Amino acid sequence: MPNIPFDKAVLVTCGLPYANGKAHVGHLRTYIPADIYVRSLKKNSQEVTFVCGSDTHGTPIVVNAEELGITPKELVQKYHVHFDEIFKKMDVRFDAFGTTDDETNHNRTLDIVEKLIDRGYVYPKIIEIAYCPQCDRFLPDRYVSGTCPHCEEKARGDECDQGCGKHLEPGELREPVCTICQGPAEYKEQEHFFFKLSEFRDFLLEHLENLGGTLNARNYALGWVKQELTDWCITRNLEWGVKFPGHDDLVVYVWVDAPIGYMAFTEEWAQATGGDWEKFWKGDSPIVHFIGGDIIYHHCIFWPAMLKGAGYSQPSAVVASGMLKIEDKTFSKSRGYVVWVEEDYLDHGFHPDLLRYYLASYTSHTKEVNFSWKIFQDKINTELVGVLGNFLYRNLLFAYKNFGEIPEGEMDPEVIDKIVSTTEEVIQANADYEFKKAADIAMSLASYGNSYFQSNEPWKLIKEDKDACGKVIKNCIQLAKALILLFEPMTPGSMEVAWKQIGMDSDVHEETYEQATVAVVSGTKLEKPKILFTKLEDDKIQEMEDISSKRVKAAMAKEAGKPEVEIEEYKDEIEYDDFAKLDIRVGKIIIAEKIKKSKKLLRLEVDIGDEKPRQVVAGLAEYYKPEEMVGKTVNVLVNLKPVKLCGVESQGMLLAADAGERVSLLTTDKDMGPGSCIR
RNA sequence: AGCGGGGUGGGGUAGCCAGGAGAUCCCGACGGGCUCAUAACCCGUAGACCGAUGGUUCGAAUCCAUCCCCCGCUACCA
Repeated sequence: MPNIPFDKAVLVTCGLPYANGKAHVGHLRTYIPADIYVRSLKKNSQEVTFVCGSDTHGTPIVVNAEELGITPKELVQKYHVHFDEIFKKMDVRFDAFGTTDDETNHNRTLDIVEKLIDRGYVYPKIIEIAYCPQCDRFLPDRYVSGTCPHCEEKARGDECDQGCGKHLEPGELREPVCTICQGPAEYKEQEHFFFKLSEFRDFLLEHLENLGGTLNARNYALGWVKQELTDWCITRNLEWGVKFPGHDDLVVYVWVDAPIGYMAFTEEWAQATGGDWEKFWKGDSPIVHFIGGDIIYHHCIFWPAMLKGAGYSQPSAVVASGMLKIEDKTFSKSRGYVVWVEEDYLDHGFHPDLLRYYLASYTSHTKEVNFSWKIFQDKINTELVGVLGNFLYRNLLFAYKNFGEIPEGEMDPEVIDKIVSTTEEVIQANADYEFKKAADIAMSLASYGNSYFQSNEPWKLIKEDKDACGKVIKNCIQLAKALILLFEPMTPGSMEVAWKQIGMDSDVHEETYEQATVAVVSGTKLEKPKILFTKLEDDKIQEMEDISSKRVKAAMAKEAGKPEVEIEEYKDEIEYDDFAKLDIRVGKIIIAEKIKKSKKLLRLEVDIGDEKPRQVVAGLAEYYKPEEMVGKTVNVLVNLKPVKLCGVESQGMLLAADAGERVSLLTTDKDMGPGSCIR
């Protein structure tokens, strides 16, 4: 794939936000780098079209709308407007932002599905679909749970998520239960339609070999294709969505019409601007998809196969971003580890540029990024304020006070060289999707500016040799000009202001990197500069951390407060003798360690009063760390027949209260010596 | 278990594919300087035997083998 610049116009897309909830910082992890990429390409005189839109279909939206007592359309509209506003406020500027419920997308989806049918890539098959008589609804994917036929564990409709991890075909799950009303579900035979994904294996292997973008996307997809490809069921029993041709009771699966949105939004852009959408989707102009790391499968396998099958061009690159952590904890709305863009960030008066800079410069694009208010404060204060902001301000204020205009002076060749090499490196880094690298390189020019200013001591020169001082300042203003251009993709709002401060009256967003070495004009009047980036005070950061921790506590309380798990049915009545058969004793844990190769198992040695401690294997690794178990007093069922688990013999069983997500070891109320019996 | 990604000074990173002299850069710590600037900026110092072990090599963070640990694929995720 040609690089910097592409030799043709390029289409950049972002993974579609699902119109079923608010925007959080995790979303921005994909959209902001994409916007930076697009702005950087434009600065490099590259013709770019940047499209996105809301993903509006699928069962979760239907269910959520029902709960709220509104129509799916109303729900979707609400969040569509929300995301549109958020993106504008964060200065993520799409050339088109539509919805997958737009007529354009319905039409394009039908076009593609019909082409796939015509070409023999779609076939019908009777399958058994779970159906809930109470809800009067078919239960796709996650909306049915039951027992895994392979391992007997509790499992979801499409996958045995807690047990063996196997993918489940519709109808395989035993004892299906509706996850919406918790009532029993039944199976009904239904005709559904499948896409012959398996026929695209060779195509995909070749396609992926040539796919640009980040390595994480390609490697992940190759791993899948090399294993096996099963045909995809592309229809669902729903009212809401794109109707499957000739079957009014079916809609196409949301993952069919969602990526087609990329095409539809390109068409909408073309209609609005007179542009040409076919050069991307039928021609060879490159298409670059920015997505979150969780939807690589769809973009690298299903989507190109569909496009190939229907006779359209395939993407040139897939750029998959790493996931986000909040305060070093895995992102989780229900556990409170979430930062909402609007209420937690913008509404507190933070400038969008700060978050843009943080997300772009924290770590490489494919790695996990940790959002922490403390680190946020640190990066902003030391880098944006201390290095870049301070250089621009000290320099422009000095120029304003002492000259009132851009002074006369020769350009220092070293300064020009530095600008040229930095610009080239930034362009290359952005083209490689290395946004942190680009940020660091750009920041190093600001650092160079500070050194240049410092070592030339213009504050001394101004008293001794005003001309020499003028030369230094003019060079510094040249550096400022280059910096503004280099930082515009990352911090567009602030750089727009800075551009005015150096006396430029053009639109900085439309300027190219070539302007960086075009000499600033001596005699240009300068206004008194204002500070661009102000320090984030400790109080403010503390306030934000308090909000976060309150939310986490509230979430924990909520989780603990409600019984959470369904109350299990009472077991049959027993005689005392039955109970007496159980030999339960107090024990003290002496050694605890994880069993390698196992996720859940711990190997324990428990003192139960005998000479030698007993070895017990417990499935508690997900709830307790080995070190926190050592020394605990526990209850052990000691006459259970020994069994080998993962090759380690277990001579007993620890008793614990089990509420699904939460598990608690049983201990004794008073300090009891090991060996005491429990009755 | 399998597949994929990763383990580099206190934290975060570069280098690894195409092995070579003192292992990069940022933050933090310490010392100094300067005072135009938002207690900012500049200069300097300390700190890692590059996850473990073994191997290939004149030479390995870089290549090979084995092992350990973390993360993702399995959630409300972009």
